[in-house]
Amino acid sequence: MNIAKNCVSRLSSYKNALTKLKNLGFTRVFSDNLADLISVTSSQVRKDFSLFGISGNRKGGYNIEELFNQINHILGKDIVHNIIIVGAGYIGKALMKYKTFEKEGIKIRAVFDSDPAKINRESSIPILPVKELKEFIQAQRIKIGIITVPENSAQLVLDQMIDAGIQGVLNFAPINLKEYPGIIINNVNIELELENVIYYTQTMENNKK
Amino acid sequence: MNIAKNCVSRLSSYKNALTKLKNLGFTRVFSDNLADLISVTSSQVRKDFSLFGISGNRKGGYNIEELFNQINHILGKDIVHNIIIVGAGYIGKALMKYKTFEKEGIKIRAVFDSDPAKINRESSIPILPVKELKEFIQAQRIKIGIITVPENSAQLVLDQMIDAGIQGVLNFAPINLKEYPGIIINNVNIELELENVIYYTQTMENNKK
DNA sequence: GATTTATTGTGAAAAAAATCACATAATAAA
DNA sequence: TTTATTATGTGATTTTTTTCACAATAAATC
Ligand SMILES: NC(=O)c1ccc[n+]([C@@H]2O[C@H](COP(=O)([O-])OP(=O)(O)OC[C@H]3O[C@@H](n4cnc5c(N)ncnc54)[C@H](O)[C@@H]3O)[C@@H](O)[C@H]2O)c1
Ligand SMILES: NC(=O)c1ccc[n+]([C@@H]2O[C@H](COP(=O)([O-])OP(=O)(O)OC[C@H]3O[C@@H](n4cnc5c(N)ncnc54)[C@H](O)[C@@H]3O)[C@@H](O)[C@H]2O)c1
Repeated sequence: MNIAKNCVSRLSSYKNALTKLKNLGFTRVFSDNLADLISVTSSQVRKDFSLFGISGNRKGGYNIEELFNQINHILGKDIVHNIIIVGAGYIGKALMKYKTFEKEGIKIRAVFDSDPAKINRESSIPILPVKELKEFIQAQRIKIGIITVPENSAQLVLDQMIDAGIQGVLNFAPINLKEYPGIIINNVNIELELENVIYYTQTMENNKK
Repeated sequence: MNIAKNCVSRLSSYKNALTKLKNLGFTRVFSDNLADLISVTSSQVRKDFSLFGISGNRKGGYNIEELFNQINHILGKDIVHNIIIVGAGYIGKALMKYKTFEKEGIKIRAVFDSDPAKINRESSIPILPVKELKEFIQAQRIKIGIITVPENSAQLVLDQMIDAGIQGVLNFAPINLKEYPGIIINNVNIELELENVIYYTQTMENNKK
């Protein structure tokens, strides 16, 4: 069964919506409600669940607690994930300081940088020299890494990560990294997303005229 | 003609690839080369161009300079875009300090925050009280805004932006903002992207077994 | 206990996106 | 000048994704 990326993203969104419903004290939810909460159709919700073998009660909707646990299990959120970041710049620091990751079972174990001035072994999340990257990844059995170095260092950093055994990467550098078999690379390209907004904003303006 | 979001994203990627080719001194490029550079097929490249009415020379490929200008025009990158950011936290600061935006014709005119301690009118990009948001947007005719406030303030900030006349928004808060007619909202959900990596990494591991 | 009502679950249908494949045209070679 | 070669441009086809539509069924009402 090959699941489309969109579908996995929607699972994350359902999970998010369920967290909110849970906090509000709800116990049951219908495909309609979830659909509204994440702006999709209710058949999309049911189709997604059906793909992952998730089922509810006809007439009764879905038990939030149960649904939440099932989705979390599918997304692998029932275990803590240890990750590392390479690049202790602005984005790297933002990620490091983001409290929600910890709550969501995402634990940043270390940040690496090539600039000696950035090293700080005493920090609650240590900032280490990138030379120690491989050793750390292997010793701590880290599987997932985030790249927040400038564009021209990103491929080098990826190669080092893969060499050390990393299997999944989230990359913030605006560059098309080389693909490796069996390795997941997902890109966050902020400038591209902003250019999308610019494009549609001007398109919409032109349509009005 | 309604253009899919993926298609616009690819345009941005082509533009990026073309910048690099230009810097390397190339003057012509084939659909095959561009395809390799952004990991798509060559017919995808030609289909995309055909959608936007971009054409090259049979046998001769595309003139890089010309192609670059055409794509930039479509993306609206032949004019400078003035934008504002609301939320001078970690992500807001990262965006503020990102030099590439300026080079790409994206000019951050001000950042707004509700925390008095963050205000700094002397900074090269001023950090202003969010109370001044509407006045600034209207006086400066700002059309595009970025939301980098916490989740629970994001809808409020969006409402204020729309009220002031903003037409396109890039939102970093992990929340499904209410849709407004004629307003473009594009979301960057970093945690969701990381969860995607986690999902596919574990799926790939399971497949190996 | 029968009947009505509401919601799921899922094949079938429709829509959207990507790929194929080849006629067409520009260039290079003979 | 003719022929061979090599890319483009796009209609047709395939694949993927989403939506439709309704039978199945659980709960509520009568
Ligand atoms: N800041 C933004 O808003 C923004 C926007 C769009 C894209 N990006 C992209 O995100 C990435 C990070 O951006 P940033 O603003 O945080 O950059 P930054 O310059 O603030 O930080 C980069 C860090 O990487 C470190 N580094 C450089 N080479 C390294 C190497 N080989 N090994 C280890 N560390 C190395 C540097 O010392 C620095 O600390 C960049 O690729 C950038 O293009 C950032
Ligand atoms: N930092 C990360 O790595 C990260 C990761 C995933 C998602 N996000 C999301 O991005 C957004 C920004 O994250 P951050 O880490 O930069 O947050 P942050 O807490 O560092 O900064 C938020 C800023 O917004 C300001 N603010 C709050 N309410 C406001 C209001 N009503 N008007 C104006 N300003 C207001 C605060 O004073 C603060 O300066 C959040 O929604 C967060 O969930 C961040």
